[in-house]
Amino acid sequence: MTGPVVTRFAPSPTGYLHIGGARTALFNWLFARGHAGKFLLRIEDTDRARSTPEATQAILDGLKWLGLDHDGAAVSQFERAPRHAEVAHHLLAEGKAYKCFATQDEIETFRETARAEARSTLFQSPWRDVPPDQHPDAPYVIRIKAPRGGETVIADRVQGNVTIRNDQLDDMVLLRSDGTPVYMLAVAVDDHDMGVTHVIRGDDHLNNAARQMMIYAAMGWPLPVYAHIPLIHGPDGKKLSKRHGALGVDEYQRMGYPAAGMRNYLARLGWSHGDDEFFTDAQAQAWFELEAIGRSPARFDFKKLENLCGRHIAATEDAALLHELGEFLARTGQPPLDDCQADLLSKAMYCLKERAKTFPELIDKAAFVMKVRPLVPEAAAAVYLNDVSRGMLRELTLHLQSARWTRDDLEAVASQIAESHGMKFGQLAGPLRAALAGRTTTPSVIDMMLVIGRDETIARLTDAASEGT
RNA sequence: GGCCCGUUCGUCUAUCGGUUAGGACACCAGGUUUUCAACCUGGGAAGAGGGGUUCGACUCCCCUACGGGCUGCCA
Repeated sequence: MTGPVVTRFAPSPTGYLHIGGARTALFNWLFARGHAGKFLLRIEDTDRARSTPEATQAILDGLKWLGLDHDGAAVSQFERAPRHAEVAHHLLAEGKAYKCFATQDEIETFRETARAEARSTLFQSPWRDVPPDQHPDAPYVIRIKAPRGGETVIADRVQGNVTIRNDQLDDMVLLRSDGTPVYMLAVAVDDHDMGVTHVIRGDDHLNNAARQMMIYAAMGWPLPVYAHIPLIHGPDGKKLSKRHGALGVDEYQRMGYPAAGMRNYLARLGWSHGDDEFFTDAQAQAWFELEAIGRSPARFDFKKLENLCGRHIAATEDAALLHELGEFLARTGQPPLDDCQADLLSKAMYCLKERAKTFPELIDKAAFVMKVRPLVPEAAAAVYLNDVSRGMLRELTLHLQSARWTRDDLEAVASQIAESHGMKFGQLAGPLRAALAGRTTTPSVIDMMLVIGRDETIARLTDAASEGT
């Protein structure tokens, strides 16, 4: 293949962008970006009854969230209908296509008898070789003249050479009786006109490739490289449906998975680069190759997604994380962070991001900075607060007035007080945690003190120590 | 029905004729520890079944089973 690489993602706007489509887009994006090529977007909206602007927007939003930026404006396939018709008529004029006047009923009858006689049900039009002067004045479709013998070999980068006998190919319709193009024509023409060099798509299109190749051959166009990737299946191994993980990508965004983690997981699902599991976009782009894509369908595994997401959150810069968190809040209809909260959160981020797999988890761990006094301890935390521990907290408060506010000093002060009561630091951490956060699972107590500062720490300890007395 | 594709631990996968079949997630046990997360150590866990080819098959060929796709004037 010479010249720059051009890939495309071509979804139908008939619903949300599901996870399988997202992965197809990702593979196209990775391949294009890794080869300094272009990644185009085409909306296959020729089915006017099922296509909606909302679905188109959902697809655009989903791609944007995932960070799969496309080059140039999205192409509307519907708007290119005149060009598709032009190609059909060109083929007609060249004698490579013909007008077929068979009615739907005739075709149906043909298929029924063919099936009854255990013959091929592929329709064989009686109009293929009828000269134009014998054509009736009736509605017609334009059919391509499929090759009568031989075979078609799809040189697929993922599936290998797939051979299909040409008698499996019928004279498919190019232009409907209302003059609109069918999908197969539209795809071939658009891919050619857009200069697509690599067609990377779901393997549900593998057989279709042979049909589209007929059009390329009839037009004398050079073929693109094909790569048909296996679909994603549900946890039960069945085709993905709404029942399992076939959620729109917006759902994953709402569940709080970071886009980088999604990209990493999706890329790893069905594609591999040795033992590498956790990688950056730059690495994925550099490593990605069509031949390394697996040939069998993969199942979606939330556990592994979470694991990867956790590692990506931990590896993301604080500022970027805060920004993403803001988008997550907006997306889920939650109030945005005020300046004070954002400030505290960015101070706390270092001890938060290593313990969260998702944004909701991150927010949950951040409860200690988001809450305002007086804290109401949860039941599980309240049990740590008794007369003895309150006494220790009061004592600690005294020392904290003058302590240097550093990790080492705070640790020393807390340890010293615990020891003076014949306890270990760990035993003081419980009540301290209850006082500082009002709950039992939090970042390290020392980190919490460092983040909220001396005044707030002392105030919270005083609150807790005075309760119930 | 016809045609096409697929099948390695529970899951994602490595292996491209010779390995004690490796890694990751998950799980179990132990350790570290200030709760959670993380981390460290160890453990169980796989070539769908049957025939070939070969000195030797997860790997190549055939059959079967199972799963998926296409077979439209849907995309």
